[in-house]
Amino acid sequence: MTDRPQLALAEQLCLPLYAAARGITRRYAEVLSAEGMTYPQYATMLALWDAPGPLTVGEIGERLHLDSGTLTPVLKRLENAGYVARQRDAADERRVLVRTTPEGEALRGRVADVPERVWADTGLQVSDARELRALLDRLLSGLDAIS
Amino acid sequence: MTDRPQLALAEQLCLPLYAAARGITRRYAEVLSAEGMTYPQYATMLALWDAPGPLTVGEIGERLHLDSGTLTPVLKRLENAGYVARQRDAADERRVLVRTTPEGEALRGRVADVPERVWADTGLQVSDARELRALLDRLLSGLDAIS
DNA sequence: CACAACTATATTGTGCACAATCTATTTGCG
DNA sequence: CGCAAATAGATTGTGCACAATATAGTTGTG
Repeated sequence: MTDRPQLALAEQLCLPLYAAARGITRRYAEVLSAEGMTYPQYATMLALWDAPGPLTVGEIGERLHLDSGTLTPVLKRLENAGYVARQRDAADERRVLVRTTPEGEALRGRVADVPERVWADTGLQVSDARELRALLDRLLSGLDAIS
Repeated sequence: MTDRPQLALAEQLCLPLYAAARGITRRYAEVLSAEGMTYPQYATMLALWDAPGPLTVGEIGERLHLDSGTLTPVLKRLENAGYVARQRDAADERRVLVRTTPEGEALRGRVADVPERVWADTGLQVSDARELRALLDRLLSGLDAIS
């Protein structure tokens, strides 16, 4: 049997990735709980704030790698909270346009310092964060290329 | 207002981490579905296979960063599938010892090539995987140091 | 202009995650 | 010893994720 060090390494990569993502999400959730928000709800708002205009459900899903089965209930909660409004696209009735409300825009300012607070707590160096970001982008590209 | 590039970077790190972890978990789940397993169930088996003897629920939780609220139902499904056995520790009746069954040990061989298949598909270089692992470990250490 | 194929979103069902709480044990400590 | 504090695990309730399916709307082709 040949030695395959890359196999042992691969074995050990999925668990840290899984644990790190949940750990960061948990930290965000702790800070966001002051606004009664969850991390996926916050991520959805980030996608909307980042866009110049309204997005369809599918466009939000592309940006977050989530499908309608996940997004529909998240968007309903954001709508109930008053942060977004949903309406069918008149030009194509299959689509639903999601836009931020004035309350949603006001929220943006109240949570502007959340990422800084979370990442400062982790003690991760900016150079490490940059490197981590580059590696994750490479991994995501590889994953997207599969299907 | 001062420029703070590290803030913009931090903003952009949580989403790739979140998406990459779910993307890899989804790929594992696709491959593991042949055995009727989910990723958390597989991760739990990895922890047990890696240990020299039985583990308590809490010891599995330390290794995977999960609590009993998540692990108890996962362990029940693994027990129903015949892969693990649970028994109260006679020396301390608060604890539950979890051990692999012969079927659980047989499973180990059947899923031995799963990580290699998943990671090969991503096209990630071994050197990148090693670097990613190191950065995730640093992040996890930072997270553990908070609470 | 039918109408089949396609597309966008919603619904359903299963299985995590995790906070909060509960119960049963065990362990100090006076 | 006796009992409060601590510990281990289970339970409960909410909110994702995601596969599979359903439904409504659109488009290309003959």
